[in-house]
Amino acid sequence: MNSIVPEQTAPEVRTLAERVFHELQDAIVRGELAPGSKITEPGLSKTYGISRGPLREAMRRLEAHRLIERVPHVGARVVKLSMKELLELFDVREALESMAARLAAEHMSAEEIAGLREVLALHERQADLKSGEAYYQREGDLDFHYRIVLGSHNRMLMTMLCDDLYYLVRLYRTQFSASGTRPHRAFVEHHRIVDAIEAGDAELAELLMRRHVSASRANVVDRYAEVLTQQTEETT
Amino acid sequence: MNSIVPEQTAPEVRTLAERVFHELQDAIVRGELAPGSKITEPGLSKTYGISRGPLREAMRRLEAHRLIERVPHVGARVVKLSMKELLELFDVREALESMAARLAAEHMSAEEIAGLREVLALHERQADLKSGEAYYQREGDLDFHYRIVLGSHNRMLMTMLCDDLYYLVRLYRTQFSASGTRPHRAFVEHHRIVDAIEAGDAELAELLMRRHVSASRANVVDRYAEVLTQQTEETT
DNA sequence: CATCATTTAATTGTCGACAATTGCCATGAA
DNA sequence: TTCATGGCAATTGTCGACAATTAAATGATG
Repeated sequence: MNSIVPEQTAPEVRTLAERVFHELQDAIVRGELAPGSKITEPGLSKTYGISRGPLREAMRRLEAHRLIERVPHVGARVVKLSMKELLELFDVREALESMAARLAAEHMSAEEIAGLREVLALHERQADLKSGEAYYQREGDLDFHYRIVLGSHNRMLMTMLCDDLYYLVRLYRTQFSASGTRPHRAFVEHHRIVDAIEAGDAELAELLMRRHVSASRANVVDRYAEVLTQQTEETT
Repeated sequence: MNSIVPEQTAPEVRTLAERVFHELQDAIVRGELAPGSKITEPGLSKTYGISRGPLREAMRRLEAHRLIERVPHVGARVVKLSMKELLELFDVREALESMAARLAAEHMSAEEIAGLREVLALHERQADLKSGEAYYQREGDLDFHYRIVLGSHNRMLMTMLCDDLYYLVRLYRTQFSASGTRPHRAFVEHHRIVDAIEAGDAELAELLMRRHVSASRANVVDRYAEVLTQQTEETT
């Protein structure tokens, strides 16, 4: 977790519930708790060595962040997005992140823009090493998007994207990650977005970010289609 | 609460925490619990006749819906948006609702569109009575926006807008409600949006909704400026 | 008189136990 | 064999009590 983003939200581990919440959040995003798997209160209570009180509070927060789903009197399961829901997520991202790019072009400071350039430079170095692809597709790409959202200077946007949606994005990033020429094209798109932001061209930044997220969504659809055809070939 | 929208979320009062959550939600939106006022667990516990356990769960849900703000070891207060935050809310609405309008133009069924027309017809009748202004500005307008969001057939959008943002909107609707020629213009805008949706023109629907929310935001800014000038005149 | 430290009261965080509801499994009948 | 029914175990919902932390009240001191 040596992310470039400078601790966008202080861990605030002042309470047991907070600590367990973050631990569970990590466990889910890392895939240790498989999507769709059932989680029980007594089980986690013993695992983390705390009583059910703060544990329930942690679970309630996970539910609010859409990482688990609870049904009264039944139990909780780790979220498992269908392809339809995953595409819904991209639509929401497209709406919010294009707005973020627009606001970023209007409000980002010179220092923040310089930070963005650094992220791009790091991506380029990683790409040169070839091994960077894995990094790029996983955490590196999100660093870029994080910076844009932070640059919007809109707290509500920041909360929605960074605290809610991005955890879901990270959870499903590995499954349908970019491939082929997509990483390179995405890299070029990132550059153009930064250019637009630096030029203060809000409308262009918004348009480019919209296309960028849309292309990312299309890539997921393609990859999904590949998986489906492979499966049908196997059965024949 | 005789809203036109057909119970978008089943009350689900199967548990104490759920019931108290909805009661508190109503109390806050109605203004019975003033924005910024502190709420204490023992106090509410006695008021609603339940123990602190389910009450804390209800409060945690209110926090997730951004209706209260909690600080560890300190307490909780009813949310009080600054003007900056209120405008941030409008930016997020503009992004999400324009996307909703676009998706609605693509996915809405004939029945759903007919329902939208009914809402507009009701608004017109209310406007004729003159007394309708108050209604229009308060709940009636949201009915329209609710329908569009539901028409997007995007569950994630529906959750974000209907379950989270719209409660905040209702909370601050009374304070900076539309005035002058704004209600009539808004009515016209609603009509054009429905026309675009019915024509299946996604791009136009998106653009019109974006302008509509933006105009609504501008109206709030104007009203706020009026209040400020009034205050300065009073002090001189 | 103002300021700072100490005490004190109130509130929040945590815990373990009990009650209510659910899902499973075995038993029996069609 | 299949389906319905009843009981049983496990899990969730709720409660009251205790510990930890904070904010306020009190008093001491420069």
